[in-house]
Amino acid sequence: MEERKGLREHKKDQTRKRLSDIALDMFEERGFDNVSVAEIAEAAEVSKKTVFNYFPTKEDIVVGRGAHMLSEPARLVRERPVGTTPLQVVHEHMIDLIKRHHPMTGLTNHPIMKRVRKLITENPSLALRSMRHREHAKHLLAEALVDEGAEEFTARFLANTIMEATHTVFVENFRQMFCEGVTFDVDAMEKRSLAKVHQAFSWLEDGMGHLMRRQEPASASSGSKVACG
Amino acid sequence: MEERKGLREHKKDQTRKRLSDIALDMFEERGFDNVSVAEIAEAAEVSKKTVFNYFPTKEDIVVGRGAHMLSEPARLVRERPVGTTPLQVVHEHMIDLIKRHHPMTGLTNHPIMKRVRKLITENPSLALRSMRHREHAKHLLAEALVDEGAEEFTARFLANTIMEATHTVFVENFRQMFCEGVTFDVDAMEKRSLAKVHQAFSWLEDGMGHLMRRQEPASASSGSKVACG
DNA sequence: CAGCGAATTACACCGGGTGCAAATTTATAT
DNA sequence: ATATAAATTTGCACCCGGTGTAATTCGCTG
Repeated sequence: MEERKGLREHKKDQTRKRLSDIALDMFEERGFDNVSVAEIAEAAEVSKKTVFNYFPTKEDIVVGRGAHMLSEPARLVRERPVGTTPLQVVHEHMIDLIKRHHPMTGLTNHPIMKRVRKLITENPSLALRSMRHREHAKHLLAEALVDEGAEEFTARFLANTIMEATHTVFVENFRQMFCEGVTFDVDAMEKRSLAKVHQAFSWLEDGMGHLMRRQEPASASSGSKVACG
Repeated sequence: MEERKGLREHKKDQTRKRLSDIALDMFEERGFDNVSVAEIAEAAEVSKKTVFNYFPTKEDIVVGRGAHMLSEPARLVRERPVGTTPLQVVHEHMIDLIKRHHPMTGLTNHPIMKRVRKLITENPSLALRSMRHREHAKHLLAEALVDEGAEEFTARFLANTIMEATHTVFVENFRQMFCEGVTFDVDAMEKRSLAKVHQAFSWLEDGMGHLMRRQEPASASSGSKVACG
């Protein structure tokens, strides 16, 4: 039920990708703000409504790619093995992404990802939309942490710090890749990334790691929450 | 040259406030999304263009109030006395705000601030705009920290954490104030706020305070920055 | 092939925001 | 006081992102 796509859904994926590709080309050539959705629709031989049928906003045509990765930390925290702390599993997740040179880490010379990043860094509304998605991810992670027994303030602090720190590292990787082009030293960057992420998680572990040491995940014994209103 | 406002600027301030007040009333009554800028202009007996002359966006009619406070940390870091660390002066700044029950801390029953917060928390686009301003403040603070000799990653980490942690504390105060109304325990909240902020700064101090201990501020001996591109 | 539901389309519409040039107001110099 | 320059306000037309609706087409299933 997962494998067979059906002609319909297959075509949808195809159209989605086509729209995104065409739009990306146009944005690069003329700038994000100087290309209207109507023009994209015209170029793709599709109605304007259809574009908004695939993407909730114009920005999401660019930013929507790979937004699903942002919800991984929250999921991992919820489904983590017994005996592990949230910080551990998220940390390991990040290490894994970095070591595998996942596109989002900025360690791989993924051409489309480079183009997307370039657009995002250069355009305020794209940057804003990107930030919004990240903020949503923080919210999900904080929720997961609270459900796992963390106190509200601590949860937000952790979620925010984790997401922001890793994001900073990844963006820095992209920045360096732009500069040094295809001949940049991946190994050095990987090491550096691992170090930075380790640093961030160490700060969190040292400062507040003890707050999150639990044995049984998902046992709903949350702290005292004042349900006011 | 600062005291005397001149008839012109005085009237501008007046109009600005009038617009903001009228809009606030309308937003509260009918909801932010259900009031158009044209209607606000009509109610204020002013042209729509004039409204946008005073406020860059519709959201800023609400959020713009007190946005200047957000740039304080960056300024304080830059102008801090010799022998003090950035973390110290920002921490003290926050302590000061809390002890003085500054409106932005959510510890004072400032009616307008309450109304504004309520609107912001209830409306996504207002929340987003608010976040954007906060993000700008982070950027300013990080810049200041870098100029004071901090390494880039550390600077962003500090700036982000400081702004986000304090914001979380303040919003929590507002939340409690909404619940318990005018009879909420200010002293307890003040204590709790101080504790939370202290906690956040302690985490930062313990983890990375040593990275920022310098004697002479503003002596431009910044680290090695690769100017690529 | 018939017919159902999902997707696409055209079209009208709303509201935020801008550019422009004219009109009005305020400050200033004589 | 009056002319002049500078700053605001205004009306207007316009662009663009995004939505609601109703009709139409398309893919699937029996």
